[in-house]
Amino acid sequence: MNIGEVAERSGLPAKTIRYYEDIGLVKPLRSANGYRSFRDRDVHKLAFLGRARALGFSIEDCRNLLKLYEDDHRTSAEVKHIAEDHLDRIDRKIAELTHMRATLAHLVDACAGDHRPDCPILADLAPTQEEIALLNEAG
Amino acid sequence: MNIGEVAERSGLPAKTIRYYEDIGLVKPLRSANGYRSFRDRDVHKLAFLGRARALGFSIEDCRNLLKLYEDDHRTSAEVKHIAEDHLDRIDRKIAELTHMRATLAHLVDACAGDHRPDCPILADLAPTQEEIALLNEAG
DNA sequence: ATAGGGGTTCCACTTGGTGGAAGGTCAATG
DNA sequence: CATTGACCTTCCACCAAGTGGAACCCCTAT
Repeated sequence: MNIGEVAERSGLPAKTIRYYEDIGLVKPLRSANGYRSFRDRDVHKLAFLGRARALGFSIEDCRNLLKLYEDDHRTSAEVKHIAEDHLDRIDRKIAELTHMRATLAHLVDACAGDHRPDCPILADLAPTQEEIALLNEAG
Repeated sequence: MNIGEVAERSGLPAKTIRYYEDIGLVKPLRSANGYRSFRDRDVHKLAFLGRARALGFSIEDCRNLLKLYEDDHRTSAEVKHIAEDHLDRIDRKIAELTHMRATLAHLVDACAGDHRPDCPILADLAPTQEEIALLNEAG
């Protein structure tokens, strides 16, 4: 199967598939004309990768998940460990964004959004008078 | 003021400050020996940048916010617009992560995490039998 | 003079691809 | 047989937002 068809079937752009070969995630064969020749299992791996990436797993996680996927002697504990770590990372990211969101929403709410220059958003970003003193004088 | 002191006062690493000069966010003077020489306003701008970045604004947003900050003829509407766009982006990102989190938490929950190879996480990532048929046969 | 703790530049690397140029292949058409 | 168009190939550059390191300069103190 050529890359175009694989792209269509797996839902991944051809460029991405080439990139995945480049970093060793898939190893398609080559036809006599130099074209990549994908077997069914390559296509399955790519579909797997597409889903794992959609869940936000890093490429390195994907590499490890794929290895476990193909290893009959894996333990589900190994897989779960990767997933739990990723879940933690997601939770931390959500917490960070939620915190940003709260601050920002508060500021946006306080801003008139009119023709005047006065703006609580800029006021919050700008150093306060006390802070200016701290920044300017030896600290 | 030399870069080391500015780094300490603004809370930004010296490397980051040099980078910000590189991309034109600050324009410190130069001393006779070639060292960067920061004025108070440079330090204020860097403190501003640090806070804006902490709120997740992109460098381009920061550039625009800084321009408005220094423009007496700005309108708060312009500032608010940037902030609202950013808020939208944050909301979309949170939604995306929350969706990932839900799926992943469900899978982690279903995984025994023991010595056996059977794993609902991998099962979810792997193509189903029907999908294998779709992937393999002309589709 | 030499050690240290500043500072400088430049280049490479990170993540996960994406865009584009230059060119080879193949099937179908004129 | 030549050419067109849709494929495919490689390679190089670029994105965000820095970070790490090497090689080298400057200044002060001993």
